[in-house]
Amino acid sequence: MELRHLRYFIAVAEEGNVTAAAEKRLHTAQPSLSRQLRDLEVEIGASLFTRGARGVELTDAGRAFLAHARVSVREASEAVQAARRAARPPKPVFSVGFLTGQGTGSPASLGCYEASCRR
Amino acid sequence: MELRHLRYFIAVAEEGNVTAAAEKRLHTAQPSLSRQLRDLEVEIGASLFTRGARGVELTDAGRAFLAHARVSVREASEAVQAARRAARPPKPVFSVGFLTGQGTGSPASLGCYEASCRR
DNA sequence: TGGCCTTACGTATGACGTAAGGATG
DNA sequence: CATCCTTACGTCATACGTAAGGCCA
Repeated sequence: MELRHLRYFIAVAEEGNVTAAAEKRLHTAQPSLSRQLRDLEVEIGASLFTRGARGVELTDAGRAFLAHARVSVREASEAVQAARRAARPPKPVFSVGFLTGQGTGSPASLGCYEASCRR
Repeated sequence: MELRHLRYFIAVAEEGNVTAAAEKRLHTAQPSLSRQLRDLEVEIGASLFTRGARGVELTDAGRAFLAHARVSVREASEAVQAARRAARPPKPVFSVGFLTGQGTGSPASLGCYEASCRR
């Protein structure tokens, strides 16, 4: 079982229709999607949908599966986001130095502004 | 990105060693595992490990990724368990009927014991 | 130089698209 | 009979194993 199966399953569960899910959401051929659903059900050992002439409907097992599948897919996506955030280089800082007190007779002194980069 | 990538990554992160993870936990060839890790890093766009002569070590991005990856894999597994539980047929009941009052002169009456099946 | 990771390459598993078939209202 | 799902099949992507190469103590 792979994330692809979960993504496919979720799309079909939400559309209630294999054909529509294939075309509108997954941009794949419908028979291929049907095949993946069947593979998933075989691996689990339970039917996730009841097939009718108007589309598909979730079984009890399908509803139970859906809740966890959504979390799994969301966490996988979160993992990527979190890794990308963590990999960002430390905030760059833009520094500007300047001299004050020029031409006043008193000794010049050094000033500095630092601007942190907004992410 | 598929669950396989997450499972591979977790095994390597926990072993701290690609070779050991391949042989002891994933039962696959080590170069193949290396390749999958690289693919994962490319897709994420960040390094997850620092490679050294003694093995691999997680980067900050790797640690951030690991936490979510574990949840994702666990939920996928939970989804299967939950679906299988929900698909179980309703508890079977074993019923025994019997007649009482036989041979007492009074009319017989029907009794019944039911035993539910322990799961 | 020995352990560990990577690159290179041939093989094969399986995911996909197209076409045809069956079921249901 | 129109809609939707399934089966069948050829093609192609890619995951895997084997072999060779590079890197660092």
